[in-house]
Amino acid sequence: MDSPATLAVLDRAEILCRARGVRLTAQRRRVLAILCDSPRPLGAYEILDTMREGSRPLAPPTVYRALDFLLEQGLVHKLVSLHAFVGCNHPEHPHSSQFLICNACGEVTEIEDEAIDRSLGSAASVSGFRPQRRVVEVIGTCAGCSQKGR
Amino acid sequence: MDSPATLAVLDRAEILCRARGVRLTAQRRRVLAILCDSPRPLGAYEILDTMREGSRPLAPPTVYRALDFLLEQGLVHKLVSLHAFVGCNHPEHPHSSQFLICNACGEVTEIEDEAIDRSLGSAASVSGFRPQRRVVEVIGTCAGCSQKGR
DNA sequence: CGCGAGACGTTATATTGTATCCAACCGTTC
DNA sequence: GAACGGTTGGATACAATATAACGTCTCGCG
Repeated sequence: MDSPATLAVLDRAEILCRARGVRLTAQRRRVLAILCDSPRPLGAYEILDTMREGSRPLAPPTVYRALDFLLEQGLVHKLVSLHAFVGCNHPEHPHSSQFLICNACGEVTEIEDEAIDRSLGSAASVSGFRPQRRVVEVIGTCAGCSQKGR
Repeated sequence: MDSPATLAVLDRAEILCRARGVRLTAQRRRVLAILCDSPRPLGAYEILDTMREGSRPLAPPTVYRALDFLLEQGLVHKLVSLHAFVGCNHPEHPHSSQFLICNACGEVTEIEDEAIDRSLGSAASVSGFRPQRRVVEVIGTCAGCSQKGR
């Protein structure tokens, strides 16, 4: 386990946390590694099952605490429409992401589209609304799956 | 209960369902009425509690089934980030809505912004992605609450 | 009326997420 | 190095959200 790509993410995460004065502990690192290794989003209990393999039993709060930390640090994202989590591609800068979720293959693509951000922002400001967090999840079929399905 | 506005929604829902050849049964009507009467989104179990008042006991599936129907017909929307439901303002035409959710007062505003729709659509089509359902929820503070908070 | 599909009641259970309390660890200070 | 204080983690229990499964009833239709 822990592909080269995952190791790279872990290294960057380590550096980020150090710079921010927070601790990327073993548990948190493990959760992040599991998420990065997975080709698709994982539920908290799937992460839990993975962590339990060959190790002693763990309880849900352990995973949720690690996830809370990683979410705060922007190292992972939560997909509310799936009740699942994914590692973040580019945690270096804070960002509000958008997700394309394929309901055929389960793949999730994180995009960061200026135009969406801008239109959301201006739609909100019309009503005097001050956005804090944005949830943008588009469910559909990815390019690959919509070709197959035809 | 059942304000004039709610009654109007119920009437329109009745007409819509009749036109579509589906049945707006008593349970479904009741759930829709409860949602329309509420100034803020309600969880399934809050709806359940309301329905139980002064009546015989009901079980969760009853509410979830009614909600599934109403969602299919576009008469209510689900706010995934709140695990809650709201009545729809304009069920006449199918639409993908966006929501502004105030985390101070709990109020939710449904907006229907062309620009957001367009930018989402074009961002998806760049990757060859075919959207089916869109989840757009902006959490923040509404105009009223951000004034008070200052 | 009698039939069939859809709707509903009921029980049980799955899934996701938290509260709480205490023990272990870690870095700091003396 | 020992005492201390804050963060982290373990463990138990539980809350909140949602669904499976199955039998019964009802409604609209022929």
